[in-house]
Amino acid sequence: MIDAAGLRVMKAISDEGSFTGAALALGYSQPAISQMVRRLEQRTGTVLVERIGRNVRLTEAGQVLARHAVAVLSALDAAEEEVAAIAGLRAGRVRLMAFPSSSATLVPRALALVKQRFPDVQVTFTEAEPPESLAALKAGECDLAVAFAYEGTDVGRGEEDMDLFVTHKLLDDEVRLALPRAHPLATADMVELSALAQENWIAGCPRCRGHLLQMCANAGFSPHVGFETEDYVAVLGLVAEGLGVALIPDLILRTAHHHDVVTLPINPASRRSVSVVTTADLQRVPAVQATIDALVEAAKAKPRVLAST
Amino acid sequence: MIDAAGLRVMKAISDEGSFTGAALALGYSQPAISQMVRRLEQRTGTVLVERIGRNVRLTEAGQVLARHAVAVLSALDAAEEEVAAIAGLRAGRVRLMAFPSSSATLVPRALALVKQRFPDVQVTFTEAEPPESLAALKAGECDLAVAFAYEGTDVGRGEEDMDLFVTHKLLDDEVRLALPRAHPLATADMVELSALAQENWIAGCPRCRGHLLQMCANAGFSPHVGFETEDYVAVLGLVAEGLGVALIPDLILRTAHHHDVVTLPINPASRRSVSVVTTADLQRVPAVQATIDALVEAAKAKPRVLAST
DNA sequence: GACAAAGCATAACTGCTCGTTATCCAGATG
DNA sequence: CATCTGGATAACGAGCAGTTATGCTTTGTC
Repeated sequence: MIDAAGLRVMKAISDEGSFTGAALALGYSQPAISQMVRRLEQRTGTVLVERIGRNVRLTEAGQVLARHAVAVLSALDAAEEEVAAIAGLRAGRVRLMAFPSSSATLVPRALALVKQRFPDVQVTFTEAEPPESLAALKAGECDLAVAFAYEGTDVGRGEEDMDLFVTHKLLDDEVRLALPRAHPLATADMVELSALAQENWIAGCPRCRGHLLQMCANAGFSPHVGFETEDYVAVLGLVAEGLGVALIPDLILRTAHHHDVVTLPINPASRRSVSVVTTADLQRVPAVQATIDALVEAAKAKPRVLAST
Repeated sequence: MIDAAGLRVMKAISDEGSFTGAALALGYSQPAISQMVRRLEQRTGTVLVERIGRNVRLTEAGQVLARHAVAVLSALDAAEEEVAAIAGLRAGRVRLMAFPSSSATLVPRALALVKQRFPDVQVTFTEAEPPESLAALKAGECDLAVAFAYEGTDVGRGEEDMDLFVTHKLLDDEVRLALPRAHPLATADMVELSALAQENWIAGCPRCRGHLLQMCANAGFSPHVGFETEDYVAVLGLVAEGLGVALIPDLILRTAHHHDVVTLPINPASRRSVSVVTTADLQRVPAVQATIDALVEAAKAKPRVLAST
């Protein structure tokens, strides 16, 4: 019934004291104000201005509108400003989910980049393995998921949802073999996976375990899995004690070493691809895009420094 | 840039969780919501909703708008309600000016009528003689003026402004002659003005004085004016003491008597016309119209009860 | 007192915004 | 696989909100 434009006009008339003045102040023509007031008057069924001689004066009802205009317009401005702040990266919140081994260096570095460039953008961060993070993304519980997929498979589990999601590849993460330093193969340059058929294996997260089984099957054997843990530090510890061997993504080895563990390339080579995933809609949100950019840069800025030996 | 309708839509989407729900709640069609959101998005340059599968979810910016919508819309509603209250006579203030002798009975009775009918309409009241009250009306310092004009002249002083003002006649007020009870003519039924050429005269307010001089001139003499006072109670006192005779409007005699004063019709008869004056604009204000009605009724309800002896 | 200036109202016109209906497409559901 | 629900799109129509041009009244001035 009554709109913000009308209130703005009433306030301008109240401030300027004339239609012409209000028109000037608002950048309208004088007749525009004239008929605006008339419309308002017939909408509210009330006289809003007295035409007195050649100038005008607000009636009580008109003054009421002019008075309320301040409240309405300032609330409107506040809303507009807040949205503009989000659009202009002067505000905004990005909810990021990433799998544990990415949170060691890649994610912190990206977060630092965002914070440096847009101090007022808040990136919140939760650890989650790819299946959950993608589910959360789909459920709207996060805006960005850093996920990985072993070679051959896509990032979206299996092949579904690949049209729903938008992915940006961050880096390739080589999977290496972790051996106790005392192991006979520890001095080799590269190890054939098939040579490890008799070893005791230590498996990581469920998907990594699946990948291990897959690779071994391709190599013609079924591994003995003696331990399972999602904690790669624990894996290194187990390997160091000679309790088994393990496949460990290089990304983890960049931060977690163990003196008694040697890591080597394996054949056939295996890598996992690390990507950041979002939706087409969310990607158009400036803060989300900025975070993606930061992640891409953080991944590039860190050329693969091998952490073997 | 951003309007109340847009906020209303965003809030409805937030509340209902879907475009269709919002459309239903607001009485729009579903496509209306769809393109409304699109318009808002390209105006703000921001993504406001995520299209996720077959339903939607607000982005951070969208939630910001939905949140602010409450403030804006409630302020708007408050303004609308307040104007509606004025239009519906559930509020409003009328500034009335009336000349002193009308404030004795006519105005109080009218005010009581208004208060009885519309308890929330506030009528403020100031005493003022017609020239000032009309000036105040023109200057916007009052909404309603109760004024009088002696027979022959219009209410608006002279003839000017008669198109600016709107007048409603309230009553005719006969001007009577006040004599000391001991005066030789005190027992007559009616007195010829010309028979009073030698009397000492007591004049009232400036305009009344002017009228007295005019009448006497018409009757062929120039009165000796011994006293002037705007206080008619004082006039009666002076007359009672035999210090002179006076012309007194009947309206005053209804409330102010004096035991030693006799009032009689004079010839040629003289009356003044009492009217309520406002502007065309103000007359369309409900509270003003209601007060006019009350004044008219108060004047009618009081048939001329002569207060002579 | 006539004339110029200032200010509001009105008229006629235009463009675009905002709503409609009809239709299509995708995701959820049994 | 069929169906249903929900959103997007297209096409269209009405009405509103602006514009310019003009007239009228009031006011101030020579």
